[in-house]
Amino acid sequence: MTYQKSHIDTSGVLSRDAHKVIEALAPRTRWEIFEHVTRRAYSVGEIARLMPVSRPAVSQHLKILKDVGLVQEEVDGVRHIFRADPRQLAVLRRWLDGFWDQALDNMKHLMETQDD
Amino acid sequence: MTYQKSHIDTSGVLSRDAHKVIEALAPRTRWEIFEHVTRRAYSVGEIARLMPVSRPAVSQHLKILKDVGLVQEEVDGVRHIFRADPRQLAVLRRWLDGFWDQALDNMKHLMETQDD
DNA sequence: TTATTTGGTAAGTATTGACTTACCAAAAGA
DNA sequence: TCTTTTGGTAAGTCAATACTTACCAAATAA
Repeated sequence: MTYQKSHIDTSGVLSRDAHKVIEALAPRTRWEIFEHVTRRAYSVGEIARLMPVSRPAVSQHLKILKDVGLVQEEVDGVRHIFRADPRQLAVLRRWLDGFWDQALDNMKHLMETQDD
Repeated sequence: MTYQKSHIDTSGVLSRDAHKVIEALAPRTRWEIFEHVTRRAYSVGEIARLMPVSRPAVSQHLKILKDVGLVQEEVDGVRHIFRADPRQLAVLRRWLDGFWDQALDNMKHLMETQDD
């Protein structure tokens, strides 16, 4: 333990990784694609047929989701099957957990000022 | 209990709220502003002096963060003090929690396919 | 082999939105 | 009172990016 006080990795790797996840999920259609892929495995065309966007758009979004590790691809012949990978979401959760410690003082203040 | 199977609120209010939070945190400077405000309470000018953006930009970002409930404002004379409100982050956490249940099947499949 | 399904990639467009400067208002200090 | 500090708002600009269509390649079906 070389660190002085904080055992929390603010402004560090965790924060950057968490932000990458958030950036990837921000556009609405990408968010919806991710929600679909969370429920079950889908091919690209299947998702495109469920949504009001073109197949290339879906393909591009899935590539981005895959790049940040939110989604995993399995090639089965010509069909490319995508499913959600919850492990990157765990990064987001760890970031949130670390946050509560940091934000305790503020929270206390908010609770005093106005309840609910 | 009128629902058939899912006690989880997918595609519902929770998902929409969680997405709003994510949209608000996606731009990098807004993310950094939020991180500052998490550590302690700041006035608008203080934050602007810490960052390579103008004061109006900071003000606009804080307005958005306030609109989604991520930040709370306290007016003290001419100074407007902002601090993080962790309660909206709790929404994000609840969404994540609900997610794990949904994603269990995928996760199992991923674990079988490749152990990390 | 030829046709069909599937999907990634390129290129171009158009819209969103993050930023700037300019301005105004209100509170505090001289 | 006049000046200074503080910050919200308006308007305009510019860059990022989410879309489209067109094209091509690979695998399956006929």
